[in-house]
Amino acid sequence: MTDQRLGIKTRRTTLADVAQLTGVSVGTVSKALNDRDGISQDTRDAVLAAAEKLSFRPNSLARGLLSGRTNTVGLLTNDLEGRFSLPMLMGAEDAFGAQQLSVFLCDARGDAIREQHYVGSLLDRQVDGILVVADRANPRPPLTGRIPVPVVYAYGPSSDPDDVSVITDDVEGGRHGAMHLMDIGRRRLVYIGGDPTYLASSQRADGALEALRSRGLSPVVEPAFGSWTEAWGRQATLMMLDRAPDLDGIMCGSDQIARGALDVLREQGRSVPGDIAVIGYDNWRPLAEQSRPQLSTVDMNFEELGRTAARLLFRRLAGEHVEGLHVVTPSLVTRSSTVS
Amino acid sequence: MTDQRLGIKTRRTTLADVAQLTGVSVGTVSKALNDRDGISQDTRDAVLAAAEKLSFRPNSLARGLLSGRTNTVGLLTNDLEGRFSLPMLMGAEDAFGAQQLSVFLCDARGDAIREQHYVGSLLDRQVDGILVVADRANPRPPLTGRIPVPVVYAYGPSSDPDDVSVITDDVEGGRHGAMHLMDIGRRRLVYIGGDPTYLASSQRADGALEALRSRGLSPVVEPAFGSWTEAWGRQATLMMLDRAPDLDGIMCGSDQIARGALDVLREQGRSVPGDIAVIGYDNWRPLAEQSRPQLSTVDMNFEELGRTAARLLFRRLAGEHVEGLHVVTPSLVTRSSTVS
DNA sequence: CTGTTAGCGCGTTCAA
DNA sequence: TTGAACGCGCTAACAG
Repeated sequence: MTDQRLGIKTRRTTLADVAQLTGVSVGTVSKALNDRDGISQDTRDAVLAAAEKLSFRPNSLARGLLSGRTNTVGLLTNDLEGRFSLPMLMGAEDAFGAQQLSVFLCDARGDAIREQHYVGSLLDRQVDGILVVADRANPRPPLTGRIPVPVVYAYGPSSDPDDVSVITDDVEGGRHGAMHLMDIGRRRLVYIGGDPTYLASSQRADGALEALRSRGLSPVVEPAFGSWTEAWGRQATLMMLDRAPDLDGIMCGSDQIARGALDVLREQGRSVPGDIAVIGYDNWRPLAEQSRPQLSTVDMNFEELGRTAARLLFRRLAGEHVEGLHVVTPSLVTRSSTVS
Repeated sequence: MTDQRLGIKTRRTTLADVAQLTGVSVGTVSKALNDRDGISQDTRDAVLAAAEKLSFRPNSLARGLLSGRTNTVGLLTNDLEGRFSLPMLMGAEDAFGAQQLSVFLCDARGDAIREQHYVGSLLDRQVDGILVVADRANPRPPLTGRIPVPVVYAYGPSSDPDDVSVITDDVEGGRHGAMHLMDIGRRRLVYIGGDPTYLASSQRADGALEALRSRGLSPVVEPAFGSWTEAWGRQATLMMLDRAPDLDGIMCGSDQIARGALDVLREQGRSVPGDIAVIGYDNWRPLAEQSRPQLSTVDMNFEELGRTAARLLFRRLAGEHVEGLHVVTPSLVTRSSTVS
């Protein structure tokens, strides 16, 4: 495609072209190509040959106009900076892919007006359904207005419990991490959380504390919350070391925080995991795999989350009624910051 | 939208509905809504009121079928892990947004078969154009087959020079970084590059060396290439320090490499930027802003790249002929790893 | 000024 | 087994 002759508007080949070449009617061609019966083998072959020769491809606009189904969904995200929507898109594509579904991606950038605008635009384009991906686990207000297609919320659930949402279980994730540390024999644990305005922050901590309690333990220093940054991880780790010099395990609300912790520990001459084991949250590869030592962490399984959301959307598209809330369980990824 | 009554198929409101409510014909409604003339003010008002009341929105499938224009483009990427396509999408959305354009996002995952499949699917959906985003700056083979719409390649150019491509100037970026280090008085410089199979690797190094030469300098140690990882950055930095203990500046092929360098320098007791200044490449915020000290680096301006690609696509859509190769110049972001 | 008609490309009736 | 006709929702071309 080296030439740029655009004005020429090389008309796409249509059913009529195939019909003409084959010498039959468009209706017959349609039947032949769609494997409907009531067609002789001979004409079917002739049609297929002609279609092949003209490299005919059906116009899905026309098809959608007629059938009311476009095999198209909208993915409305608020997190294009981030690491949530993309694995989710991959998962959704996996689930959709087999069904020949395409995805409109719109980034609302956290702006409700923009979001509303995109919803309108998606509906104008007759999408069959909408996937809404949040940038945080906090519940969010549902899309407003009359939405004549099914909607599935992912990561951040709709605040309306009747809406269909897929979320991660942050409590379970926190529990997982704590259990792991206790399983490898750690008893003097602390928790460094992220931004306290994030629901994920408190829930992960809650899960961790609950796990400790279940084994008769409690953290040796009160959990601390700050921000999702390495700087906070460093600062909080220093503080924890100061208040509990004999601690033997640090649970972190994110991999960035854990990375800060690891750096401080190394600089303080504490061996990891020998003296102190560290666990993160996110399994954000560039960080978790590049830290020293490599970071054990909790993976929210975003692709699975995306696949689940896509499957739920399918079921709704098929007219099935589905429950409001669906949970994807995180899993533990062990690397050398907890086990050697 | 709390209910899930799907079977009911609440039919979307159409021109005919508005026409009926207003008591005029569909043609009249169409004219009124599209601001065509030949309509009395009274009927126009009545139509607008009715449309508003029924919250009518035109079906863009029907419109596209008729006009041949769908106001839709495909974004074919090979880098959804990464940090290239997303800022690019933002830029493209910015440029498109004003024109009410929507984007189909497809992730080919580096697989030519999958890519071909997606191209077909995009064309079936009658996209007006296609944006191809690579995961590396190396030239790539053009899309194959008859593509009846304009294509613009971004980041990684098409190997066919007549195709329209937007690229970053890695040579200039490398030069920028080197110039900056020399401007702050550094003379004993080394270069640590990334994966040598990436064109970006050699080009950034070339630019840096060229800048040195232009001031009568050459690196105090031969440039070294490895991978785009912190581990390589650490390893290479140790090696450089060993071979040239008195070096006073390190240029890195990526922020990850630079991050590794910073960590080693701190551990070796070298002050940054006091003893040694460090500059990265990418301006990957989570890394560059969280390192100690914060990292000066080269920003490829991906959003600008996306905007440029989108604008070029527009011009092609408008039938304009555009040159094959377009270059976006990177810019320097200074933080405290080079200036205090 | 407004209504009617034709057709965009396709799938699905019905007759033949 | 095939063809002709209709309609999906819309805009453009005419007629009135």
